[in-house]
Amino acid sequence: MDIRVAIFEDNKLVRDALEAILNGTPGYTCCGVYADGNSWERNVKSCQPDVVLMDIEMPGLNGIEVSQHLSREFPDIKILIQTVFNDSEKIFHALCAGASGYILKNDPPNKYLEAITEVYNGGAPISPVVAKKMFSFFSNKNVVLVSPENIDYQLSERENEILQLMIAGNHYKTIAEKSFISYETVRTHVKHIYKKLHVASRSEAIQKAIHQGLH
Amino acid sequence: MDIRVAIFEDNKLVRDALEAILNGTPGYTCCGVYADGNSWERNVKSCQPDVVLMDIEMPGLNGIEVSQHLSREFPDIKILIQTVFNDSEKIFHALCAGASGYILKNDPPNKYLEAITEVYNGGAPISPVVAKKMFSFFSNKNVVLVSPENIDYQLSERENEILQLMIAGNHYKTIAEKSFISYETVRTHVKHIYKKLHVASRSEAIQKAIHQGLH
DNA sequence: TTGTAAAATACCCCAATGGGGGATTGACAT
DNA sequence: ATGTCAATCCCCCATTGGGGTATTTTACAA
Repeated sequence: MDIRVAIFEDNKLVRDALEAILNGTPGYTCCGVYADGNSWERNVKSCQPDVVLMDIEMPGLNGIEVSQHLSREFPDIKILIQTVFNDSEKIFHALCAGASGYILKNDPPNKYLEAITEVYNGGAPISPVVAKKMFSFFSNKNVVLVSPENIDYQLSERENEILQLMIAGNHYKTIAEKSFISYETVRTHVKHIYKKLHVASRSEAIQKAIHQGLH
Repeated sequence: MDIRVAIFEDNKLVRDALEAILNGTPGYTCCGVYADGNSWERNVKSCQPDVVLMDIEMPGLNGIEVSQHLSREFPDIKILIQTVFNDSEKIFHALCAGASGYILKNDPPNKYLEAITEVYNGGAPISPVVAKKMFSFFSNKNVVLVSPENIDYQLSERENEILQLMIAGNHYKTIAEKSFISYETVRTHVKHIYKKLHVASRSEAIQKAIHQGLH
């Protein structure tokens, strides 16, 4: 059974070359070639790949955005990022977008095929230079992990409204006016919000709310 | 010229085995063996390693903490993390602590030697299983990068003292007593700190200070 | 040496915030 | 019917933050 590979790549030369290599090698089938990520969902549904070879630099929806959607909608499809840019920041974003592996376009065709097989088998191929970038990217940097899962703080509807107004920077008095309730009621809601979010100040609440996507 | 390797490892059996392997292989010298990270600075200064083989699980100062200090104080020394735990969270923290490579204790001795040579030469060796963990750890997670660079906020000495006391949770009144200055002076300092940090509240200042390592 | 700039000290006023309490009303469920 | 909970409102009080102004000390440069 061949490994079905879909290619997202804006450069026609590279695209055609990859397609030729895949279809010319036993064990691999190129089931789709796309120049951009705009119709990724339809394309992926029609070609049913096991592995997606994803270029980062694409017009319209870029490779990272497509990877994000793809890994959420089709978690079984492995994503192999390939790019000429070995920019640490991009590598990092690709990581977060759900990439399973990362190779550079400089890598020779046999590396491509190896990497495709490796991700297909659940591995995480990574070019040495990318690994190096990854280590140096995180090295002695301050990185904060925010909300591995989406926590539900059980805020009531009203509390959520108030929180949004707080995030928007309104004072209690303004919030009161906009919500047609008294200043004291606003304060009561805020107290409840703080208790539910386990915070003790406006700025903490806002940060928590924003990072956890309560906005 | 041999690669000088220091070993931090709490398990005596593993420690001795590693030392024997290193000293028994041409090209490598084990210049120090330590059961914990408590005197890391003195130890590292005296043995002058090129590469530190660091265990994560150690009594007292753990491998991640030692790596943090080590990579700040001696940025030229490469850190090769080795652990039996392939816990994603730990891998991530090791990354941030300045590790240059990551191998598992299951790996055979020749992998160890290869990895040591690789980090020594500026590479980033990583066991396939660790690479896999890294990818899956970041996959579809919400990660926030805080302060890619180390900004110098130009706080004065006094301002830094006050900031530390604020981080410790003291009220202005308490800070005033501890610093032998008046309540109002504390407030003046705090105002200056906020301006320099570009924040507008205690909690924001604390978060910024902590994330940027001003503590 | 003399200015000048920055840091440290101190005080004032006032608005906004946070934490504690208590209270009422209505809806909805057990 | 009883209890719980959301939503509403009020009081008290300490702490915080922002806007000033002002004096002294220190450090550095002209």
